[in-house]
Amino acid sequence: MQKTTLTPAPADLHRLHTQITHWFDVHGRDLPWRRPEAGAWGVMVSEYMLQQTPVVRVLPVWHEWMERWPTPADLAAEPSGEALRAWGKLGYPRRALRLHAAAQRIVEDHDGEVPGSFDELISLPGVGDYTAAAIACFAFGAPETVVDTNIRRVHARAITGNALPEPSYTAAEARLAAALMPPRDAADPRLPGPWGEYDDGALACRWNAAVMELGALVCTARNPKCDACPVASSCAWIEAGQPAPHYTPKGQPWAGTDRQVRGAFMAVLRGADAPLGRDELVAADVVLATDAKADQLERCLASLLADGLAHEGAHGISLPH
DNA sequence: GATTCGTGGAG
DNA sequence: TCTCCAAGAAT
Repeated sequence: MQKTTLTPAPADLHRLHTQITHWFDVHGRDLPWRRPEAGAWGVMVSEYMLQQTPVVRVLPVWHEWMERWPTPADLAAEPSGEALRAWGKLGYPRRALRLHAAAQRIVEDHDGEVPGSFDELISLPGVGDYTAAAIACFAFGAPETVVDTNIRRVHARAITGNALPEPSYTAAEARLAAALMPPRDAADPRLPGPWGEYDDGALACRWNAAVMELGALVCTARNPKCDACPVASSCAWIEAGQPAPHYTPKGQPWAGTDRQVRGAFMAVLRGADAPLGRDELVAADVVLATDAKADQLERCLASLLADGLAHEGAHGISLPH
């Protein structure tokens, strides 16, 4: 039994599209991976880096990667440890490992070209529903429904009337996002914008990017800038009196966690130009600063080796080859 | 479905 | 200072 999805009437939906996409044309950021010269590989690299990581932190690293590895084959030819080192402090270094593995798969299975279909993309390591839809849409113009945390928040407020989306992505949200997509045969197929003209097939991509950008710049999680919002006059959350979220977000503990200790180990390995003994590794300042006991240090080191984020050879531990 | 997985800036 | 959280994916 599927519940009916609450969606605006066609006229209201059209107004919503017009308001948000126009706002995007005026206020959207000129991010390098949105330029045509970025190519599918540039889009793909950006999507991996942007998973749970702010744009401002991704920008310099993305430029380094695109200069050093302009194609999937260029990255695939390097040891995975080079990808990890170049990943720097973006966080979640397994993303670098997965991107490296995906590049190798692209060389082996796709003749070195980033595949353009959702099904091919989602089969790559590190690509889930969001990333597959985003690459297919932003790099190839496929009319996929893209749903990220920004888009979920905009929908929760503007349409549903809640301060924040539920912690877990629901089927109702997916139906809503699909229902909000612009019609495939829109009457106004070519609209001028700062990045060129959008043809009919790119309407969906423009919509996806626009809603995402609205969530990132205006409809933010904390202190939303409703005064600058193009759809404030019809926002269900504002109409409801901007009620507070009805759940308390769970904190992300950090001090003393394995994540902190693993991160400290990885920072040492990134900076080392030769393998290190376990004693050297544990004695490093950043590791000592975690104040971790011997059992936790051992457990974290073992997990890094098991994850392929580190490699132990005859001369010690280093980034993988 | 709940957990785990880095990092650092903003308020 | 401390809490929140930022274009998620895999298990």
